[in-house]
Amino acid sequence: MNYKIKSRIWIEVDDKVLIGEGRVRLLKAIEQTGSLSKGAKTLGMSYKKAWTLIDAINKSAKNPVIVSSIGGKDGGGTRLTPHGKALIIAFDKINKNCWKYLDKQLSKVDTI
Amino acid sequence: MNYKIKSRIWIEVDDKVLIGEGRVRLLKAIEQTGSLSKGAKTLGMSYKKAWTLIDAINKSAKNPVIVSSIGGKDGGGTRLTPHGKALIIAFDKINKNCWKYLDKQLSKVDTI
DNA sequence: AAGCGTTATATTTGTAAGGAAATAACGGTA
DNA sequence: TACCGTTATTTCCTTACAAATATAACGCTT
Repeated sequence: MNYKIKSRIWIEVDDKVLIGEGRVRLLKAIEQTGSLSKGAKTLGMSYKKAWTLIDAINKSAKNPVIVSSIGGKDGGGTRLTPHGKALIIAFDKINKNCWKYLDKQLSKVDTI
Repeated sequence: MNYKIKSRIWIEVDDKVLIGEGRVRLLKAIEQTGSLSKGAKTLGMSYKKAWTLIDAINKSAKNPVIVSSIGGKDGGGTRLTPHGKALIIAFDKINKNCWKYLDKQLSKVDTI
């Protein structure tokens, strides 16, 4: 069987998307680079798209996920809050569990 | 908490999408109406989009999911094979299980 | 042979999402 | 004060996707 089951999961707050796979990837890149523009570049994503995603996160999150600073020594930067770090860890855990669960579910099916 | 976890799952064969939520909806509509054009209409979907989806299913499936006939008494029609019916039932079951599983996973998280 | 309601397919048109680029604002540094 | 690298935001342009339209083929019915 070359059957594969795939999934996309995301968490919504008040019917607005808070976090999903793409946003987690971006947040991780920001965490590693300390900057939104650099994080976007490492993902091959335009700054505007990255900024739009971050803006959406900020508008959905009740507790701040990132803190940004403009100007200063290095021009500024964006960093994850402890809450933001916890969020991506929690999401990743659920996501990986979901993959495992779905693989198990698919393996139970024989009539495909 | 107004946190909701959502998902989209699909099954691929040889890296081509075989079945997903949208295709299942279409197949169910076809099952009920006996026709691709009528099924599309009940979903508010253009015939072309529906046909494209069915075409993709046919190109992915190793065993036929639907059988179509052109011309004849009622102009023709499209029907699900027993295999097609089993497929949507299996998919629906996995999908619902996934929803339940994810809700349970989310409820375990407190640090959001 | 003409008509009907389908499936099947190509062509055109419209729309919305994404990329590129320009600009402003900011706060350190030299 | 001028400069630098960043965040923040607008405007324009292109491109990919969706919708609408048109046309052909088919086989039964009349």
